[in-house]
Amino acid sequence: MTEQTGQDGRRPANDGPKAAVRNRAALVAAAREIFAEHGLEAPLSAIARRAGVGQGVLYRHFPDRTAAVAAVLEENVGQIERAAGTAGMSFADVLGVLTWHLTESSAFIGLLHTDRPAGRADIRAHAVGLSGRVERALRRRLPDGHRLSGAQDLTLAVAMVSAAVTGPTREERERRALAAWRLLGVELGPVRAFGG
Amino acid sequence: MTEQTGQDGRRPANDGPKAAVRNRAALVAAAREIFAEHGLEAPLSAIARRAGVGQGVLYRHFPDRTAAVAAVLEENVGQIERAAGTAGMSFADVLGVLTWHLTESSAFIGLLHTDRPAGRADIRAHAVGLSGRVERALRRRLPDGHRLSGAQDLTLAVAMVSAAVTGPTREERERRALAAWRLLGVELGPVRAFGG
Amino acid sequence: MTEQTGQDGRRPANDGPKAAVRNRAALVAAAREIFAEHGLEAPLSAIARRAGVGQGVLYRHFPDRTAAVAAVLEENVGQIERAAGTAGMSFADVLGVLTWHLTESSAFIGLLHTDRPAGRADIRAHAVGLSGRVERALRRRLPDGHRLSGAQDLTLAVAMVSAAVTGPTREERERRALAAWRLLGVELGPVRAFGG
Amino acid sequence: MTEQTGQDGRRPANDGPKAAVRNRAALVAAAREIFAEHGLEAPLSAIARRAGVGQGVLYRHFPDRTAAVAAVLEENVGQIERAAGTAGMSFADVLGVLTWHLTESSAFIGLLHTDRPAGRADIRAHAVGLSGRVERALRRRLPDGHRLSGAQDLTLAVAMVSAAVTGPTREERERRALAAWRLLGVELGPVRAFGG
DNA sequence: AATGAATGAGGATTCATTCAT
DNA sequence: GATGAATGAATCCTCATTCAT
Repeated sequence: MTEQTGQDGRRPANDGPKAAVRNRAALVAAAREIFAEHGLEAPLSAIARRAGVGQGVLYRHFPDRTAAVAAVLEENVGQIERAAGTAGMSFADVLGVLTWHLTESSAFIGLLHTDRPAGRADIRAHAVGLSGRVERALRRRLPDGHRLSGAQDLTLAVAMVSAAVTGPTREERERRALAAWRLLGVELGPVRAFGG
Repeated sequence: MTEQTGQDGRRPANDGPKAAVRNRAALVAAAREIFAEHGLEAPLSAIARRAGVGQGVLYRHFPDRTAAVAAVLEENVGQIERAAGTAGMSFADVLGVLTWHLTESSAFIGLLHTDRPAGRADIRAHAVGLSGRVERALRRRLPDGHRLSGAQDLTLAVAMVSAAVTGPTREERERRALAAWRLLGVELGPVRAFGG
Repeated sequence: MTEQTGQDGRRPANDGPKAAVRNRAALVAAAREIFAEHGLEAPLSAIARRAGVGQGVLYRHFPDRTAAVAAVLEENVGQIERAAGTAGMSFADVLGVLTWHLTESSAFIGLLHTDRPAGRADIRAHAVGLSGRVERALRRRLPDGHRLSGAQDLTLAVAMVSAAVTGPTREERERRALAAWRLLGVELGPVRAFGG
Repeated sequence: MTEQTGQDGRRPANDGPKAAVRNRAALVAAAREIFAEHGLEAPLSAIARRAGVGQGVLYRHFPDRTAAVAAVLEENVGQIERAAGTAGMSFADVLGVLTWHLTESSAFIGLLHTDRPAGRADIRAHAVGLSGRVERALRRRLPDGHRLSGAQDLTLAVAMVSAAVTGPTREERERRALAAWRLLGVELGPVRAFGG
C-alpha cells in the first residue's frame, strides 16, 4: 500500500475537470508523435511526459496500450471514412487522404501490417477491424472494373503501399508512396488531410 | 537445436573449438526461429535457451542483438545471391527464392522495412546494406525493359510484397505473396529455398 | 527494450554459481523475517534488499510471491513432519514443535488462515496443501479417543491456537499459545524447534 | 448503495446536509462490503465507487483508512454492547450476536487479530480499544465460575473462534464457528444480528 | 457539499549484459 | 570455451491523496 505524501506539500495546479478534455487531446497528440517516432512499443511513460501529464492520467484515459493506439488510429480512419462519404470525392481523392495518413504516421502504417506473427494480439485484433473499415470506405468509391476490384486486392494494395512509405522525411515518404501506387497502376488524387 | 546439455548434473564436456562451430550454427538456427515467432525484439535469452547453450555463448558469438539479426539475414541474402549467380536461373526463379524467404521468416520481412522511424538504428543500417545486396542480385537477372527497371522500382516492389506477406500459416503467406506480385504485374517462378 | 549499461562500468563482485546456494538460503531467511515483520503482502523488493541481492536474483529463485511464501512454509512444515516421524515423540511433543513455529513466525500463522475471502488465491491453494500435511503429521501421534479426534477438530484447533498467538514478543506469544491450548484442554510438550 | 449519480449528464443536485447523512451511511455500508470481500487493504476508491459517491466525499467523512475501518467496526461492536445491555440476554445469546458478526464480515474478524506484527499500527491501536469493549460487553453476561472466567480467557476465546471462521459461504463459516465454540466447551445461543 | 481528474511515489517484473568458476 | 547466476535499470501499473470547479 502506498500512503505517499508530497515531500514538500506543494503540488502542481489542479485545473479540475476542465483539464480532462484538454488532457485527452494532448495525450492523443503525444501518442501519435511518440508512436510515429519510436514505434508502437514505445514506453507509455514517454507519452505522458510529452503530453505534460502524470502517468495516472494516461491510464485513466487509456487503460492499456491498445486503447492508446486505438485512439490514434480511430482519428485517421475516421477521416478516411468521412472523405469517402463526402460528395464529389473520387477514388483517387480518397486514396490521397489515405496516403496522407500513411506518410504522416508510422503507427498508421503498422495498422496495415496485421496478423504478423509477432506483436500484441489485442492490437492486431483491433487493427483488423480498422483495416476493414478502411477497405469499405475505399470500396465505396472504387469504379466498377477497376484493376483492384478483386476481393482482397484493395486491402492488399494498401498494405503494399504502406510498406513503401518509409524514409526520413515526409517528402521522401510521399515520393515513395506515389511511386508505389504507380507500380500498382493507380493514379493518385491530391495527397492531403481531410477535415479535423 | 543441439543437445549438448549434460544429461546428468555434470557440466557438458568442453569439446573445444569443435563445439564452437556447432554452437554458432545452433544459435543462428535458434535465432531464426525465435525472431520468426516473436519478432526482432524477442528476448535474447530465449535464443540461448532454444539453442541449448548458456547466455555467455550467445554473447561470445554475437556481441549484440544486431549481430544476431545480421547472422540470420546474412544466410537469407546469401542464398538469394547464390541463386542469382547460378546459371539458368531466370528473374522469376530468383524472385521465387526471395519470396520463399519472405514467407518463411518475418525477420526477413523486417529487413525490407528499412528506415522506418521506429526501430534500432544499428539494425536498420545493417538492413540497408543487405537490402542493397538483394537489389543487386535481382537486377542481375532483370530483363531489359522490364516494368520494374526503374532506379528504385525493384527495391520498392520487394518491400511492397513483403508487406503483403502476412497470415498465420505459411500457405496463407505464400498465397498473399503471389497475389501481391500479380498486382505488380510480375509472374513468379517456383517458390522455394535455394542451396543450404 | 532495456539496453542499459552500468554508468561507471564498475559492477559488484560476481561470485559465480557458488553464490546461488548461498543466495537462496539468504533469500529464504530474509523472506521469513520480512514476512514475519510486515506480513505476507510485504514488498518483495524488501526481501531482496535484506538478503543483499538484486531483484533479479529473487525472481530467479522464486518466480512469484507464492513461491517465496511456499519456500518459507515448506521448511516449517518439514520440521513438523520430521518431528512426527521421529521415534519417541508424543502428540504433545509434536504440538510443541508446531507451536514453536507458530510463535516464531506470523507468516506461518497466516498459513492456517486459509480460504479467507481476501487474499491471494494461489497462496491459499498452496496453504491448503500444507495445512493438510500438518494435519496428517499431527494425527500420526494423536492418541485414540483424544478430544480432538473428530474429522476436522485437529485442523480447527491448530487454526484457533494460531489466532491466539499474537503479541509483540516471542515470550508473550508463547504465553498465549499455551493458554490457548489449555482452553482446548490440551497439555503441551516442550515448545521448541526441531532439527535444522 | 445509493443512487445519487445524476441519470443524465447533469451533476447531481446538491441536497445539502441531508445528503451528507445519506452519503455517510452509504459509505459505511459500502466499506463493510468491500472490506468483507477484499480485505482491509482494498482500494479506498472501490468504496467510494460502490457507495456511488466521489472520492472526495469519502475523504470528507473518513480522513484515512483507519477512520473508515473504525466506522464499520464501531457498528458491529455497538450491536454487541447493546445486546449485552439488553434485559434477558444470556451469555450464550450475546455470543450468538458476536458470532453473527464474525461470520458476516472478515473485516470484523481482523479486529480480533490485534497486535499481529504485520498490519497498520493505527488500525491495530483502534482495534485494541474495540476488542476491549467487546470483552467488557461479554463479561457483563458471563456467569461466575464459567470456564472462560480467567483474566484473558474471554478475549482469547473470541480470537480463537474468529480464526476458525473461514470458508467461502456464510453457512460454512457459521458451521465452523459453532464447531470452534464447541471445542472450547461453549454452547451458543442463536446466531443472529441484533438491532439496527 | 460533491465531483472526479490529476499527481506521482512505490512496488512488480523483465531483460541486456557481465563475469567467477 | 562454456555455464548460468547476478546485477540493476527501465518499464508497467496501481492507488492514496489533493483540489479546481
